[in-house]
Amino acid sequence: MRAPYGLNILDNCLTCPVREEHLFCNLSVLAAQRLNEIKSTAVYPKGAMLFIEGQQPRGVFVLCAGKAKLSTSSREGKTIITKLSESGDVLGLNAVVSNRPYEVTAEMMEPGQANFIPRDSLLQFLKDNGEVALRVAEQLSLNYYTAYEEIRTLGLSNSPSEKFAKLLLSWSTKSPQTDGSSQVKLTLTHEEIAEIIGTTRETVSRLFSEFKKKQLLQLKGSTLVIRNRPALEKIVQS
Amino acid sequence: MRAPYGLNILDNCLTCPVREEHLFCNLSVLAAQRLNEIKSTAVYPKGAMLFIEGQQPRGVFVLCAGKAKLSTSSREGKTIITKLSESGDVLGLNAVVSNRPYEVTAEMMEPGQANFIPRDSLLQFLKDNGEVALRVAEQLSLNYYTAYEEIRTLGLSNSPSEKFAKLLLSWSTKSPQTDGSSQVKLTLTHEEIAEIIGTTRETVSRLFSEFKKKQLLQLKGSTLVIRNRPALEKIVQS
DNA sequence: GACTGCTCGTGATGGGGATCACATGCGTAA
DNA sequence: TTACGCATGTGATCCCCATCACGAGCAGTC
Repeated sequence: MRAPYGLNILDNCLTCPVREEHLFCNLSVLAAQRLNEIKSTAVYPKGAMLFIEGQQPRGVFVLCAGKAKLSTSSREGKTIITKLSESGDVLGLNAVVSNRPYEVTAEMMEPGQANFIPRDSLLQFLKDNGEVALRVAEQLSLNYYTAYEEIRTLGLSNSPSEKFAKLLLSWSTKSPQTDGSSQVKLTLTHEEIAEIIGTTRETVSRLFSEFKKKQLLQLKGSTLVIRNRPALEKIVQS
Repeated sequence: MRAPYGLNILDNCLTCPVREEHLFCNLSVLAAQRLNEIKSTAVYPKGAMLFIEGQQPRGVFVLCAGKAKLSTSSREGKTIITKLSESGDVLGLNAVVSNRPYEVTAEMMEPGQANFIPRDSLLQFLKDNGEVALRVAEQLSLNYYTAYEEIRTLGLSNSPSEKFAKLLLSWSTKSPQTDGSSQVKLTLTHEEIAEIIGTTRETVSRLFSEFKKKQLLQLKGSTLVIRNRPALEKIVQS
């Protein structure tokens, strides 16, 4: 459980078990203090939009609790989800650093909490703290690689089954079990899964049936059991 | 014509008309001198690989003359071209900064010349020259936005016609004419165009026929004339 | 000239998945 | 309870495009 540690990253970072991953953790006392001054915390209900694609960047949001989905839409309403964010993630960083409009929409998938840092204050803070600026650059680079992976998935693997298998594997690696299977709490609707892999709800529904029949996965209530990783990997590289 | 100015960016930058775009131009005399020391220039034939996807990052290449294509491939041989680079572009920057394998393959599309800067030297240079490091961060951010645009194209516009129209428009904006039409020298094969928009050579061939019939474009030898921008824009947003 | 390699046009075919349609299940509110 | 909204299963249909196949055009090269 990471959420409790994330409730206030600025205060809890010293005890945070994954602080290496966190952009604003493990700072000098002075920097942490300054960061505390310029941030403001707010609570958001499910469905709240932290920011919307195309808006001028007001600042970054550091997710403390709850999950958020990042998505982008075409004019006709087709939507793709590009990332699912969890507590500790920093949202809106690219837009703020480059002073371009937010490239995605960030929507809370469940009630949660986030720290907001206004653009101007953050930039000033980064100028004053070179070490943090460097970490920001690394984070930007990381974001780039994530985006590139998305390009590979969308551009190189054509069939929905392949993308679905890829998605399952990415979930599976987060919770490895001793016997090779793994369990994931399934919080997404078929519609949302469809938006992640770029297909339709109906196809996702059929994929679930098909994979169940092939013993690749199993559903226990809302818990997804991934049974056969090797078979999934075979589908991905096929 | 940008190529002549790019023949040696380090010597010619002071006279370069587009130096704002160039990462290593317009430097202090001292920095330029240092850069000159750590770089090495080489000439490459058509088809030469500057680096290959998956290799450890040796350094960056600053393209001086010639064009290069950046591509990524799946195991089964399907390839997508993610960017066409021209003189002045810096290739391999992300990999070098983040010390991850090159995420793309860079191949010369015509004979050309490039300056190579080894990873270690570049990083040291960046540490010594904060101003340049900042520009690198901006460039990384820019790369990210380009990648994101690619994601939107691949994920949101489904039909090949739509992506083809989008590609034509992106070419068209580079050479606007007074009457709304525009001319572009077509240096790509249908195969390569197919790899850019993620379809097959045959489909590209048929798209050309179709668009010709609809008076959207015209071919005069190897010169592509784009006749009807509004119609293309309509296809894109359809 | 002939040969080779590459690009380009285009017909025929088949399948995969988008789309439409409707039924079912399931939790919540009145 | 009934009613409603939302997520889900699944059949039927259809069309777009990948794939295969083959021929034509067009350099180069010996």
